[in-house]
Amino acid sequence: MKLSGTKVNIATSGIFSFKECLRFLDRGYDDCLYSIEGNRIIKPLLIDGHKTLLQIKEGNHSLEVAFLNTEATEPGLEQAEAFIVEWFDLDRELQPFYQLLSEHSLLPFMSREFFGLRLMGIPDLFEALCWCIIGQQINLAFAHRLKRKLVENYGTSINYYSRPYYFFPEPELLAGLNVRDLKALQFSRQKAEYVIGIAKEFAEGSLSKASLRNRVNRSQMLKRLIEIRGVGEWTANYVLMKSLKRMDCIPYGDSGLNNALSSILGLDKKPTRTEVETFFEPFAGWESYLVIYLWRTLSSSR
DNA sequence: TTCCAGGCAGTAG
DNA sequence: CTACTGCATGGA
Repeated sequence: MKLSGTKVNIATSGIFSFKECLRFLDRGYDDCLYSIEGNRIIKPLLIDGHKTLLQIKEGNHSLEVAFLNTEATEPGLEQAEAFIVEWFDLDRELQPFYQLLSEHSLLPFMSREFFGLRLMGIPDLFEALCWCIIGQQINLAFAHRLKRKLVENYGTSINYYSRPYYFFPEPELLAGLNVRDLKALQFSRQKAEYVIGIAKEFAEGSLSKASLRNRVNRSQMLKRLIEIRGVGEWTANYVLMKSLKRMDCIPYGDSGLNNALSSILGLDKKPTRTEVETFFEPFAGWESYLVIYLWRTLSSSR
């Protein structure tokens, strides 16, 4: 890491494409928790409780990160770097995964067409869980609209050039809401109950990223997550993949995953669970990345 | 009109 | 154990 004023450069060695990552972030859903302006990303991030706006641009085999709205301290820059490394999964060496793609009968196209795509994470576990609840069983466009309403009503924000940038709401705040507050935002009664219940667990300290990470293996982590009302197998796997960056997760039942597999395998209906398991078998230890690359086949330009 | 979206819990048999 | 149902909304 190089420090210079309010900037930091993060090296991106190996299989990495800023364009592919940017393309994922800007795939047409109007996310309210970051903004894409040309070739740069603007991401609000709380650093030691301080509202910070990060600007991320592509550098020379690196990401150039700048603080837009505030003076950067050295610990602040280190926290910003840690967040971005996690967000873009920069510590991962993808060569073994690309080797598996190249050995597969149907998938070598992925390493060419999606070269450098990373598993873009959701480092905040509370945000990841809420996002899953919101996204369950509705189309993604509507899910993004619901998330925006939640964030704009209950999150804090910071203004920069007279435009607001939002932070995801704190669990302590959402824990105090009534179901009708969220129903007013077009949440279903169940989704409102689930989000408030999860917020309470975080607010009380009975659930945290650290406590989940302390579990000895994947099945213990899944077990803890599925105890939560509103969290099933799909959500638990999605969260382990996107927030804890586990590499061995398959969100069974995911409609996008089913559609991608049906298309690639030429099935006329959705694959059975056994068919999914069989397809993923050669990718042991890289299941999460295969999921990301299968989802990538669903978006327009190939 | 009906069906289905990046599911899940509750209930009945 | 499996099968079925309601949930909110909107686009196909």
